[in-house]
Amino acid sequence: MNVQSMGSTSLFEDEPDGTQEAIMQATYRALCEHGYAGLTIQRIGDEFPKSKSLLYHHYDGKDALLLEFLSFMLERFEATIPDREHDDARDHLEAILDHALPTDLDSERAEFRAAMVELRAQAATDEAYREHFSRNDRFFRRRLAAVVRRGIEEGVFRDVDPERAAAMMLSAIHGAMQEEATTDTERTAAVRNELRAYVESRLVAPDDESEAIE
Amino acid sequence: MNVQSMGSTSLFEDEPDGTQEAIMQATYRALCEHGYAGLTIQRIGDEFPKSKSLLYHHYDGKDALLLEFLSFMLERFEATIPDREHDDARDHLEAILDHALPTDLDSERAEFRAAMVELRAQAATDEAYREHFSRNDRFFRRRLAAVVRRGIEEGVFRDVDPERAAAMMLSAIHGAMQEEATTDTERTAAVRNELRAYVESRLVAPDDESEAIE
DNA sequence: CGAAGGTGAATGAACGTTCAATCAATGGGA
DNA sequence: TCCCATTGATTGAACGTTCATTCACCTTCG
Repeated sequence: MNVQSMGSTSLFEDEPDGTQEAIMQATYRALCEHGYAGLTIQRIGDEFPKSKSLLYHHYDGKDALLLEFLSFMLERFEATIPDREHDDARDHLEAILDHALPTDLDSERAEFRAAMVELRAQAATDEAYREHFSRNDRFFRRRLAAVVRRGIEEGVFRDVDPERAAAMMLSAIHGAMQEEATTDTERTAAVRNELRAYVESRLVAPDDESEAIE
Repeated sequence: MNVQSMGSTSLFEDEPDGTQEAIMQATYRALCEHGYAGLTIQRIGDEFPKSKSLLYHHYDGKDALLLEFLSFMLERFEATIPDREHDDARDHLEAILDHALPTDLDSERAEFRAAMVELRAQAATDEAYREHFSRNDRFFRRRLAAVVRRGIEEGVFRDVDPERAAAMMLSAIHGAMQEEATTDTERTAAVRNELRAYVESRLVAPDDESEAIE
């Protein structure tokens, strides 16, 4: 799903200060190594300098811990979406797309992305997870729509429905990430390119005159 | 993911003849009711007229059973993709998109679709699952690409890269299904509409003259 | 002293799997 | 035709493992 590419090399500093953050980091590592399916308290404990029972001192249980971890990651993702530093709405949009769907991932990040796909799948049956992902999607979709709307106002984009264009792009991003995580073939680059072409042909207004669609 | 909308009311006849098929049906039901996360041999046994130990007589174990179920469903999906009955490549494409992303699902099918998203997520760590989904995606993507190619040859579509257009559409479909399964908001219809607009503005050739892109 | 941080061992439930034992159908030989 | 051996279907009751969680106990520091 959404979260990736936020820190520099790793998502965490090598020396986490608080115990809280050390637990988040341990969870992150365990998730990368074993995936959600293989994620146990034991495994998180293994990545954690202190003992595994200490986890229960800080969190009510596995569910609560994972929920906190999810919150932590989603907030981090939302906080790092490119914002405002671009003159042109089109550049801004491209930057956001690159942020959400980076094409060159080191293996750690690829593993984490796969783990996030697994994590998101839990939302199918877990109400709390669903709320988090709903909120995160809404947030990101609105950001996309805002940029499209700005592009329209500035005359660089056609007069499309910003909400719908945003929905389409977000779905393509989610789909590409899911495919990347669950199939052998590399799909991200292809989708990223076609997404670029989509922006080009559906969003970008012709040089001469902006022509309304729909 | 991909599988849905194949039978008439339910995916199975009410009276399955063989034990094999009865087990597939029981698995289907258990999956709809409890999701992949809550799927146990016990639960499958509960939906099955015979005893739970009988499952081990027919399959080597849970993994083997689920793998067989996955095969069964994916084949079923592939066999029901609309084919050839349309004169126009554009109609054909729309029919395929409707088949893969139906906008009106009864609750049973919606549950099953959610379960398939969970199932697919397992492919992130399970090699055998990954192979199945890789194959299924490739099959469906080629079908899409073939229709696009046909449209180009017939002059109804622009001269785009068929593979890339297919990749984009497939990702959007996967993303929409994933979002539908993992968030509260209804997203399928919006994506389906924007997918239609994508076909319109990126694929369909202008009336007068077909103009090359890219 | 007392509270917070921290530990290792123990507990108990859930779950996949095994197994010895029946039952049903089949078929061949006397 | 009758008998019985064979085989596959079927069952209920265990078994063993994995895993989250708890608990009694220790340490440190204000």
